[in-house]
Amino acid sequence: MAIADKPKSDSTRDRILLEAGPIFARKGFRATTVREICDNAQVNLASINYYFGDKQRLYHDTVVLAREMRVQKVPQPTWEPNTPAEQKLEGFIRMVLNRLVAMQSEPWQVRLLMREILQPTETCRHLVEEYFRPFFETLCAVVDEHVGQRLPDHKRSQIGFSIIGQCLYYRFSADVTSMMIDEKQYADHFNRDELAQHITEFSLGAINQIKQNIKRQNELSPPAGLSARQRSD
Amino acid sequence: MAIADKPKSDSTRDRILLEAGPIFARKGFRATTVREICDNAQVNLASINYYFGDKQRLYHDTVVLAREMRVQKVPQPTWEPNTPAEQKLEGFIRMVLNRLVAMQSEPWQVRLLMREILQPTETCRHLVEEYFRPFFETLCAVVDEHVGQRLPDHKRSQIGFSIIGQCLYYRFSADVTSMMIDEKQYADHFNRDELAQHITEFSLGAINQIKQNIKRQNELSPPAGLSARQRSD
DNA sequence: TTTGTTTTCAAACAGTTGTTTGATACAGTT
DNA sequence: AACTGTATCAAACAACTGTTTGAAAACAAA
Repeated sequence: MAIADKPKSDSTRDRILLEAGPIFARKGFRATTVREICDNAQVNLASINYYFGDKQRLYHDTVVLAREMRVQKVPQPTWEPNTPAEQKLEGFIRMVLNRLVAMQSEPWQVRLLMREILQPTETCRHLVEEYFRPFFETLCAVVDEHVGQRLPDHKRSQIGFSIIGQCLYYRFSADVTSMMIDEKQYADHFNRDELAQHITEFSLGAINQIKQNIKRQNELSPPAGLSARQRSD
Repeated sequence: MAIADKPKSDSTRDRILLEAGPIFARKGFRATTVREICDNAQVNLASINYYFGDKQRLYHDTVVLAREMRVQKVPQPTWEPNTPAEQKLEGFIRMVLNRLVAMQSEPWQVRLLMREILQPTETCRHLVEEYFRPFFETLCAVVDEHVGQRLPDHKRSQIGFSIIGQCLYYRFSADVTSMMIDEKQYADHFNRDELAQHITEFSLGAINQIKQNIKRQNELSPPAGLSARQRSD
């Protein structure tokens, strides 16, 4: 709440920050030159070092800013006390697609955060704790609710990652995907709404199946048995 | 078949190629310097331009080599005539995890191909046609078989991407994932075998559900109707 | 050997990079 | 007026980049 709603873009410092973000996002840290940033922001070449110390510190600050802007733009959904779990799941998936994937529009903040996921710098540890973990925990809670019982931690996480993975695919592999699918099909059926619907249907089916498998397993083996799994090799 | 089984690593050209691959994979095209490659390969600085023309061409050749080595290392599975679809799906998922994800070991070829997926260069179009498309078509055929009927193209693809997405997640987000999960849990439950099992279970459940949804939809609306989908907004 | 071709090498080239410098302008305060 | 801390600027710096050059070396065929 201490964060200013929007950086005043008239100050030199903020002008640099807001110009650097999109360029870092597009070209990466290494390929971005301080000269390009300064030209676009119409500030002197020395300004970056004056305000941020060095290029690396500027990069860090743009990543932090990107996260703040993203959270503010797409907040976590809140639910009425007795919203059905199905609806919660769809709401969550929709948020992931909006916040992290952001098809079509693809703002610079999203691309920048993606870069950190792929090649974590020091900044990433900060992101994991402040951003991804609470995010993921919310999802897992929805899964718990849907399964009706608390699964073992690893199973819970595996399901969570299966859901997140389906969403993130469309960020990471966007280019390859559009090369593989007919252009019209891509525009018609791979938009946010239809994908949210598909991923929800897919995941709900999967979770139901897992629920049944657990029940069947419990019926076969004594419920006291901790791990009655038979290896297949 | 015209490809030599393994580049003879004693020739200068091949020594460069095999040293450049891992460095490009680790640091990316831009951050890799020709001097570093030449030092490691113990060849003269001018050799890269002599054999490859320029740095870009060398990069292209390493990507092509990476694909060839990867396909050779993990070939597509072949199945007996009447293998059950479940088993085919698990086999396919296992191949994806082995060929494209390659947990733990993470050879340089995999990282290099990942880079091309994320930021396609000219080389990527070649990869899509020679590598990803046949790959994906195999998967979709297995899905068809499991559903028992040919789904509409877009639905088929969506399911395919849901499966691939679950697998690729563990390549793209490996670092973040290991930051989020307890170290021991990660080692115990997020290995190739257990993940293959989980993703198969998850996806089979999902496909079954989708199959049922289609059946129910067909019972409600006349089967002659081509697209009797009702919009929800 | 001689001749011709391929390969290797040290050195230099021309361009770009992040960063520093020292001067200058501009407030606000005493 | 003089002083003070902040902000801006053009210029230069030093290091690093991919590529080229021209000569030496190695090799093969005559």
